[in-house]
Amino acid sequence: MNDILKKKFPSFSNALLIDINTNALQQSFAAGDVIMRTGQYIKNTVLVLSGKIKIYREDEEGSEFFMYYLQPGQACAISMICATKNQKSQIMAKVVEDVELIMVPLQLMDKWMMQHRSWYEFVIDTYRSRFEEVLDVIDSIAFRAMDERLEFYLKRHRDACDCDDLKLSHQEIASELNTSREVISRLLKKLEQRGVLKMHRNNIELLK
Amino acid sequence: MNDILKKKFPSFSNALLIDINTNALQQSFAAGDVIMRTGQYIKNTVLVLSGKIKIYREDEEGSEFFMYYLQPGQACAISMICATKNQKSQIMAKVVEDVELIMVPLQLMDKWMMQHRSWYEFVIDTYRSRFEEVLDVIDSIAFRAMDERLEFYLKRHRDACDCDDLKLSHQEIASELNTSREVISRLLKKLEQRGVLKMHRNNIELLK
DNA sequence: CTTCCTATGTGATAAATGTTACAGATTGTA
DNA sequence: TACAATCTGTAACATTTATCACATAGGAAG
Repeated sequence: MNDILKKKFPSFSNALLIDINTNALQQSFAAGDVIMRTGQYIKNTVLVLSGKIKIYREDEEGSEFFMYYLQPGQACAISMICATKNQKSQIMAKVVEDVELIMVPLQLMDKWMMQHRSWYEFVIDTYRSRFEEVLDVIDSIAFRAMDERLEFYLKRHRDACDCDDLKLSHQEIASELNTSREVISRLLKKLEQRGVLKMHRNNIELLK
Repeated sequence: MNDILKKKFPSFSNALLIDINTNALQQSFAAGDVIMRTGQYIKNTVLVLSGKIKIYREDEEGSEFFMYYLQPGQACAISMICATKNQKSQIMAKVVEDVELIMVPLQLMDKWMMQHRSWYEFVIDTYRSRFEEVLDVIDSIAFRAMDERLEFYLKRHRDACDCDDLKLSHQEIASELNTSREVISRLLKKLEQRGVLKMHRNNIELLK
């Protein structure tokens, strides 16, 4: 696993890479799997080698609010934070494209902070960028109406898949924005009229 | 400043306390002061000795969305995160009760992570608790209507002042929840009818 | 007391969003 | 082909929230 790891996490020092190779486990999950649930205890910090994961916030009735993507070269900030305190997870993680993960036991996560400068910087940078991303999410729901939130949502998905064709149904979008399908259908039509996108079945083509 | 510092940050080791005393500056601000603005560069990590600070997220039109309180014994997670990367601030901090702060230069913030176990644990714990708090804020706006959001808001203010009399005007609440005064007045009346609170001028008395 | 300022109350109305109900279109599969 | 399942479109209506207009009340200051 060393070569992929080195490629996806280029900032890691050789000593750190060796430590990961000898101590951490690699694990695979298929699209659709839920690899972390709200309320579950977190025992590992998760590094993503390949594939894609979506991170959600859940409410009591089971609604799922989309927060952000987890991609190759990234780590789950929440798992890092919770791991150090042996806390329950506050989020739900769903695999959207088959993933290969590195699972780092929580004691090592902590120990390496002192031993490996590159690990420390990676962890801090992960915290920082996720915190910022979450603040942007707050912006969108606190200050924006649903039409702008939808555009923000679509743009983030384009960034994540790095393509202009989003394989999303209206119902899926509605659930992840915690609204209803009809609202999304109406707003998408308006965006189509404005020339922002073109609708197809199970597929939204972004034009701008 | 050693005694207050020790009392408010009991987890800090003696070596760390000495380092803070010899390297960090103490600074005071009066109620009403804005000590950090969106877009400003952060040069220090802030530890609160006394007083109270409110942290807001701002939008382009100048609306201020309340996120959380900063209290004695706490540190600004955002300043820590941004400081390590010399980033611009994404938040606005307003003093609501005269404060005394310890300003820790960013290089030290970083250096101490490796040198002082108690500093490291404090920083990680600050990240964790703020991240959780921000996730709760997301819950409230993503899943809840304004009436529940208002109750959540009032409870957090009670927790922060540790008393049942909240010195808040309807306009103030409306701004911090990014809605209009009329909406808040109406919802407060409903809460009063339900026996949750009692309204006075510039003062809301929580009963439950 | 009068005047002024701020805080609050409230009705009317508009706009955004949520809900219900149903129809048609597309796809997969027996 | 026939059928079931899913996706999308849309009308009608309810609810929530935003906006406007104006009234009333309390406190501060002259």
